[in-house]
Parts: sequence; structure tokens; C-alpha cells
Amino acid sequence: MSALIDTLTLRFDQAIVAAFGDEHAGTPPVLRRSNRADFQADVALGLGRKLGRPPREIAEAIVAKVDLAGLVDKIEIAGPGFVNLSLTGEWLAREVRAAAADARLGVASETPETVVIDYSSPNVAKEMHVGHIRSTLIGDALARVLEHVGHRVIRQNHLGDWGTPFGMLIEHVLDTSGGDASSLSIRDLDVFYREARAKFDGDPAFAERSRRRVVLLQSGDAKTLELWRLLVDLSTSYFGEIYARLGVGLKSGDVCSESFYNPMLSKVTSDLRDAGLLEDSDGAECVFAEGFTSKEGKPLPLIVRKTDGGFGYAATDLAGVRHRTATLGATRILYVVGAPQQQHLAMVFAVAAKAGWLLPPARATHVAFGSILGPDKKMFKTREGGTVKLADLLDEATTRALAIIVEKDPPHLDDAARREVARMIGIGALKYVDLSSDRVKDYVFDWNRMLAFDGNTAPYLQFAHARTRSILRKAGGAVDAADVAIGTPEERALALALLGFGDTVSGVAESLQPHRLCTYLFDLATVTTAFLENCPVLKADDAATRASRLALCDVASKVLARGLGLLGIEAPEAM
RNA sequence: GCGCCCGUAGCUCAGCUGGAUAGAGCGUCGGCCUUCGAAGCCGAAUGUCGUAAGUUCGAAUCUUACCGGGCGUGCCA
Repeated sequence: MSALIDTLTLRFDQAIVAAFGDEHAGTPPVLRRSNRADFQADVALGLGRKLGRPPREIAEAIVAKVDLAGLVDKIEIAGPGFVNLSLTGEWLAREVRAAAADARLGVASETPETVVIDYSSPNVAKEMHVGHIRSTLIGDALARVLEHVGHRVIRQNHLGDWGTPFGMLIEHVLDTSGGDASSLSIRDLDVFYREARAKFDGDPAFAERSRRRVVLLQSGDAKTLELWRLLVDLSTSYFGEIYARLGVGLKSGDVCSESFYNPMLSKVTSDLRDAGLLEDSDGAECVFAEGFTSKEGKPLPLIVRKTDGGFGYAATDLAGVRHRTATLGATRILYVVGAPQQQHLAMVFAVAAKAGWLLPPARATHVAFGSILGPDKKMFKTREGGTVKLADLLDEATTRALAIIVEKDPPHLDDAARREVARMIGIGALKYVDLSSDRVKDYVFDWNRMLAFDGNTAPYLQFAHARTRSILRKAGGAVDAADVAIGTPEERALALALLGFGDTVSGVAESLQPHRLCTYLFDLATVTTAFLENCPVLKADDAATRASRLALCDVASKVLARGLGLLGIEAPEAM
């Protein structure tokens, strides 16, 4: 669409200048898809007000001047001054051919920036659970989209691997395995954490040992660090398994955890002090940013260093901002973090700006998201009220998908293929449901809905793709985009949809809203299946129509696969 | 108390910088398989866009107030 919109914009601009003079150059034509034509231009309404003339008169003047020969079949003015445009099949065909020839399928490349994306961020020695899924999936999708439009993306997995809990965890390692943590199983980690927690809460002597252990850890005691490292390695390899199953692009090299920033914290604090930003308040060292007030209406502090001398997570986050701009060279930092952290992050950004660590063009954005709710509209829990483990969620997704496939009993898939497809569908459904609604809102988790083959779901999109692939396989021979011609209403609708891919992806890179890509893909899949229903491809009336439809099939297939790919979802060849 | 977020069909959700009769899916009702994949397609019905004002030629969209729900509001991260 980009190329198409660009051309129309240019022609309208020329017409506006010709009709009303140079001072109106660059007036946006306000083009959008229309249900009464292919596009409508709403510029006359705004311009009418500006010029104090009736909008219809403005529209007539523009239409009289605009040169759309060969591009537009029909141009008419309707209502108060809408300009409705119907494109020629020739032009649509030409644009589809161009998009098909483009390796990026019509997605424009942007001026490259270095973008840091902070996402996933599970805690060491704890199981990944439903609370981590949104950050992981949204962050991964955004990383893919931003990379695709040409940015240099640096993924950062801000693991929780430091702080007071590690005292009790290490003591518990010593208690249970005599210091040999290698006997610990990955699967035991969550249980292990809970046991340590229970002992910490119930056994004062253990709690005291734990506190001493924290001191040893922070002072760099070799034996303590060794045990700590063991826990971290165990966890990261477990996280790696989950990421691999999810198809998330986070690697061990992307880990940049709390402990990484630990050596920088005293410098962060002293630099804040030198800059005159740090104040002592009730024994804690704080920075006060304007615009944040507490319950009592007093200024709200960002606590950098606690009364006990320990650093708060604000200190780590500030060190993170500085590292990302100064060392990694980021000009855009995305924090894919739950909505409740809004105020904290706003304060961190404000303080980082005051300290000079986050200056234009660099900026930070909180990519906030809502909660996953259970059927009762409360936080999603297991039937027993426990935390839902991510690993269990992945198991159930593939199990349920496989059950559906077995029930459908597709003759063209053997057992191995069924299992593989079930994996793609199950994981895809889980990911898609998380990405397909506005991320800032809460959503209700429902297996049946996400795995349905109707509606705005991953399986529906995957099925549309599989159908196009099936036809292309049966066609056998080469497909040539040069054959594309647009005739029927379904072909026209498909062409228009295909040409919208570029603008959609650019829009997602800007708004950071993956659900817009989902909405687009659902529309494309709907239009594609309508095309397949109404326009015989292999059995087309003549060779030229067959070649054209085959080519359309091919482009649709590629855009669907690419679009799903940008969401981190696989598209099976058959299902 | 203050701040942020949310409120669109019975249910789950779209609705892009204000634009024409507010759109999907599920569910309901009715059609379509000797025809490239019926895991599909086509059609029908369904709304005080939380409420009330305001700005505007025009508001689901912008402003304000209120109602309802969620979250945050100094030493957990």
C-alpha cells in the first residue's frame, strides 16, 4: 500500500497546489480505505474550513486538477465532500507485481536506529509462569517487527538473579545437597524456592544464616558465588528450553541481568549525588522528580539506596538506562513490562533524563500490557488456585491441538506430521491470543476460543496459508508474479489487502501494537479464503487466469507466512 | 484523597491522525460438499459505543465532570 498511497498522495498534492497555490503544498490528502470505493480522500473537508469555502467546492476543484489517468477508474464526490476513488485493475496488478518482487513484500525500510528491547525477565530459581508470558511474546514480536523494518535490535533479558532471596536459596542448597547443587534437578526449582521461602519464614536461625549469606554473596565470597552461579546456570538453561519451545529468539547472550549492573550501582549513586540530584530522606538516598506525589501529597521519591545501605531496583534500572544509551548506543529503549509498573518506570525515565543519561534523540517507552484473566475474570490461576506454569501451558496447548487433529483425522498427515503440526498450532494459538488484542487491556484466557478454527485465531490464519500452499504444490510448475492480473471482485479485494502489508508493519513498528498486525492478517486470511472459494485456480477457464491466480495465491501465501513470522508464529505447509 | 489504565452486540474483541448507515468472530436462525482443503464459504437477526455536558459542519474517537472495575501511591523487585 505504501507505494500506492505515496503515489496518490503525490498526485493529490500536485492538484491541491494547482488549485489553491503553493502555500497549501504538503496538505495531507487524508486517504483511507472506504466501504463505498477502494479509497476515499477527506482532505476537502478540512481544507474547506481552512479556506472558508464549502467543502464540496474544494473537492470539485481538486478533482478537476488531479491527474490519475491509468490509476483510477472512477472518481466521484459524495456527501459533504468526500472524494471516492476506484483504482484500475491494471494499477493494482502492477503494484502487486512490485510487492511480490520485493524481498520485504512491500515493507519500507526505516532509518536504522539502535533499539534495546527489555523483555521476558524471569527470576532465577523460579519457574517461568503465566506472568512472564506476555512480556516474552510481545517483546519477541516487537523485536522481529523492528528488525524487519531495518532497525538494529538488541534484546535484553533482565533476569532477576540478585538480591536478598539468594541468601536463603544458597543456604537451602547447602542444607539439602551438602553444597553439591549439581544434584539439583531443573524441574525441582520451583519447589526448591518454596521450601527455602518456608524455612526462611518459619526458622529464625535459617533466616539469620540467609542474611549472612547475602552479605557473603555481595562481598564476592568465592564459595558463595560458585553456588550462586550454579543456580543461575541451572535456571538459564531451563529458560532456554522454554524459549526454544516457544520459538522465542532470546539467547543466553541476550541475558543482561541484575547482577550485571551490580558493580555499577555505587557509581550511579555517586554520579547522582555529584549532580546534586540525590537527597537524604528518612535515611534513604532518593531522587525527587517533579510531578510525582505520595498519598499525603508529598513529593514521591525514587529510592536509589535503602536505609539499610542496599540498592533498590530503581538503582539497577537507572544503571540499565545509562548502559543502554551510553554503552549499547540505544536511541530507543522499550520496556515490555506490565502496566502496574507505569509509575515506577515514568520516575526512572524522568530521573535518567535529569541525570543526562536519557537525552534526545534517545527515548524510553514503557510498552505496558494488561493481565491474563481466568474464566472468573480474576487473575488466571490453576483450578487449585496456584500459579500457572508456562511449561504446563505449552504442554496443554500442544496436547489440545493434537486432540483436535486426531479428531479431524486428516488423511494427508502421518503421525509424526500430526505431532509436528500440533506443536505449531498449539504454540501458535497460545501466542496469537496474547498478541491479537490491544496489549494494554486485560484478556480472558480460553483454550476453546484460541484453538478454534473460526474467527480471529492462529489456526484460522494457518489454515488459510496451508490452503494456498496446497494449491501451489499441486500446481507443480513455476509461479511468476508477472502473470498477475486483476479481474473479479475477490481478486481485487485480495490485491488491496496484500498491498496493505507494508503500512501495517510500519504502523506496528511505530505504535508497538502487535494486534494491528493480527487484525490485518485476519482480514487478509478472510479475503484469501473468499478468493479461493470463488475463483478456481488450477481449474481456471484459461491459462492466463490460471497463471494470474496462481501468482496471487503465491503472494498471499508469502504475506501470510511473513506476517505470522513477524509475530513469532510458524505456518505449516499442511494441516 | 491523588495519579494511571479500562468500560463498544448475549459472550470475546476490532474500530488507524475526529468523517458517510459503528464492524468481526463465537453463539442463534437459514443456505452451500460428484467442483484446487467443508478445519471452509454465503446470507439473516443483534447496539442508550458506561452516563451527562462541551468543542465541531461532523464525536466511539478530542475536553470536562460523574458512575463502575482494575492497578499504583517511600525503602519487595
